[in-house]
Amino acid sequence: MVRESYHHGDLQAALLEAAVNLVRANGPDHLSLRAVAEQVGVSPSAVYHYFPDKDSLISELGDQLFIQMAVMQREALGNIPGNSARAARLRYRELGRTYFRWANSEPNLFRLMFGGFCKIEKGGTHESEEAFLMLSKCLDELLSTGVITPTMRRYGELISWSAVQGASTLIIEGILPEAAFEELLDGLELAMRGGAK
Amino acid sequence: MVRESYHHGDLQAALLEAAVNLVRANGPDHLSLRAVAEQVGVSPSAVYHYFPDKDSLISELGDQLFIQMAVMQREALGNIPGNSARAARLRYRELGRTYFRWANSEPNLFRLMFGGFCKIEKGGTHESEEAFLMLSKCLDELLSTGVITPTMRRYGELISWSAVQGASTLIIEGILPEAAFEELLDGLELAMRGGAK
DNA sequence: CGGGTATCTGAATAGTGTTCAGATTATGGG
DNA sequence: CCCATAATCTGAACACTATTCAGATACCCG
Repeated sequence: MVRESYHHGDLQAALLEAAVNLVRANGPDHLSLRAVAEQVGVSPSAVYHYFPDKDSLISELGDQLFIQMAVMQREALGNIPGNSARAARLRYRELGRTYFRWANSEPNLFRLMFGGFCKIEKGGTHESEEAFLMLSKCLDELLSTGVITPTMRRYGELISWSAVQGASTLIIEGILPEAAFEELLDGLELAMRGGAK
Repeated sequence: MVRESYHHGDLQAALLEAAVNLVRANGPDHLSLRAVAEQVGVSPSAVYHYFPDKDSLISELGDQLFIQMAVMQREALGNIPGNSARAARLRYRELGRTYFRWANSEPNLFRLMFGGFCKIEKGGTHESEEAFLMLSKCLDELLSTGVITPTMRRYGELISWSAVQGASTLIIEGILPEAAFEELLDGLELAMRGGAK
C-alpha cells in the first residue's frame, strides 16, 4: 500500500486491520509487528505511537473481535422473527450455530480471543457481556413459551455458553469431528427441555 | 544444571521438562528455544537433533500433557470406589472437577493443549481418547444405576466434555467467575437426569 | 507565513529461530 | 586394548524479531 502523504489517515485502524489479516493467516503466535507495519507501509517504530507493545496490539485486536462476534450474533437473531416456541427454538440454535461458524471459519481469530492473548480485565464490563445478554433474552423466550423448565432456565446461560464454547474448541482443534456440533445442539435442546426419558 | 560428560543422559526428556516449566511461567507464546537450551545447559543448536523445529517441540509437549491429564483423571476416579448411584454421581462430578482443576491451576499448559499449538493429526489415535473412554465408562454407570435417562446417555460424552472444556476456558480467561464451575456441574447433572421441572 | 506539535523515520541494541561445518565423545569390531 | 565409525553436541553465522530514541517530516493553528 502506497500512501501519498507523510501522515497516515488513521494508522491505528489500519494497523489493526493488517494485524487481523496476518493473524487469520498465520495464527496469533507467529504475528510479527514488522510484518504488520510493512503491510500498512509504515516503519516498525511507528506502531509504538499507538500501542505500548506487541501484546497490547493483540489484546486490542481481541476486544475488536468480541464486538465483531456480537454483531454477527445480533444479525443471526434478526433473521429469525416471531414469538412462537418454534421461533424461539430456532433462535437458540442459530445463536450457537453462529458462535461455532465463527470459530470454525476463523480458527486463528477464535484462538486469539480465547487463548490468553487478550487480557480481559476482571471487574470491567467486557464486550462478551453483549453475547451473554442475547443468550439470556433467548432463554427467557424459551421459558415463556414453555420450551424449557424453570429449573433449567437457571443454568441456561452457563450450560449453553460453556457447551458451545467447548465444542467449538474441541472441533477446531481436531479432537471432535465437525458433525458433532449439530449433535450437540440436539442434546443441548433435549437437556434444557428437561423431559428426556 | 552442570553436566559432567559431553553427552547428555537423556536430552530429549530434559528439554521437554525445561520447556514445560517455561511455558507454565511465560505462556505457550513467549517460549524461547534458546531459553530452553540454556536451562538444560546445552547449546541452542543441540535442540535440533531431537526436534525439527520449535513448533514440533511444543507439539510434542502437548501430547505429553494430554497423557499427564489422563493420569490425573484416572487417579481421581480411583479415589471414589463403589457401585452405588451416589458413587457414580460423585465420580462424574470429580471427573469434571479434575479437568477444571488442571486448567485452573496451570492455565498456560491448558492453553498450550487447546490453543492450536499442538497439531493433533486427524485419524490417528490421540491421547485425548483416553479421557473420552473414562467419561464413557462413567456415563455407563450413571445409566445402569438409573441416574440418567437412555436418551441423554446418547449425548453424554458430547455435552459433558464440551461444557467442562468450555467452562474451563471461559473461567481461566476471566470471562466467567471461578464459582461458576460447581454451578455448571449442578446444572449438568440436572440436565443429564432429564427430569428437571 | 511561521512556530509548535503530532507523527513518523532510521539506526541501533538485544534477542530470536534455524543451519551447518566441524569438534567432541561414545561405541562396537578387530 | 585400540581404532574407525557413528552419535552427539558446539560455534559461528544468517536472517529475523521486538523495542528504544534522537531526529526528520509534515500538518495545523495563530
